[in-house]
Amino acid sequence: MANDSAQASAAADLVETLYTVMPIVVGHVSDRLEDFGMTHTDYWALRSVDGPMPMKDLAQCMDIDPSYVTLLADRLEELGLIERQPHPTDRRVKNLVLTAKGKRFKKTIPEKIWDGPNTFSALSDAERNHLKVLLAKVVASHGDGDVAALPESA
Amino acid sequence: MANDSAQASAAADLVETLYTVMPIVVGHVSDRLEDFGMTHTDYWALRSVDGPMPMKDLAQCMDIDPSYVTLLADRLEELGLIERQPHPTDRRVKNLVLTAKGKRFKKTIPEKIWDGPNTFSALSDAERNHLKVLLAKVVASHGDGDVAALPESA
DNA sequence: AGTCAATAGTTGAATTACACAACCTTTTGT
DNA sequence: ACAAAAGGTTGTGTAATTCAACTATTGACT
Repeated sequence: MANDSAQASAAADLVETLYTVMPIVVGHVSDRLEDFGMTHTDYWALRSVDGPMPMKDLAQCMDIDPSYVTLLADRLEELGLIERQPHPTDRRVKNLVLTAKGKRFKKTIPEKIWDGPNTFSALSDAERNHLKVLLAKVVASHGDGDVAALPESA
Repeated sequence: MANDSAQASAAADLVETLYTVMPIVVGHVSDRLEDFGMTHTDYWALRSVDGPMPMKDLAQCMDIDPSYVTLLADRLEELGLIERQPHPTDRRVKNLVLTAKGKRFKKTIPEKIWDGPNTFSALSDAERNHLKVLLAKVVASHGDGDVAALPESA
């Protein structure tokens, strides 16, 4: 890391590219998800739900207001993908759990979104992975608790 | 096509990380820009303006509604960073141009945003650059018109 | 030249994605 | 037992953005 000015300029440069990529990706994802009547925020929420999870926890791990979790949960419940279950000991808490349909959906959706030629087709497997590793490094360095909140994938 | 399923899963995986990085970056940028009374969309617009540019073109290159360009231009003009100039031949058109202040701002802002420890400090210069190159590759492939729509002929 | 359709930009209404504050229920601490 | 805190919901507000309607200008065809 030579001089600050060059670093700042490189970061700005990088971010420009990032800002260009993002709408492309979000657009693609949104398009595909639209067929299932869900937004990419819904999907992001669904992604975070796995075992029984108090709504509060979802709010925390998505870093959104609890009231918005209510809305997301409503929508996902409407779609039959999750359920609100009473917490076994604390009657204030509602646990979000995947329904059978939800589990099936969650398992198949990545392929439905990313099957065939897509945004990342131009990258080789190695490049895709490298890209992910670099991004993950950024996330990790930012570090606080929200990284740990992400469930492990495969 | 080696195995689509693995590729899809890798893409999904990558996008998860991307979705995690983005709020961090946007948050950082927004924070810094707030001091100048502008949103990161304003900045993104400013970034696109250089020579005299019809508002229509800005709408097109930012892929947003023309009416929204009016608003963005209003804000940037309010800040004294750009100006609406009459088009030399077509009186319907208003050309957006940087003011002197705008030029200065545009030149110094990257450093103001990315100076000091930031989101990308964890990456080395080489890594930052590599990250950019990979992202640029994604952008380029998308820009090639309908690459995404073509079947994998190779 | 005269009319008519298309274009650039603006304005105002509608939409969407959220956050915030107020509220009810249940739990916890003393 | 009672005050305070926590989980969730509802209602309200705001910011970002699109859509539709309007004005001024231009280009196209006769």
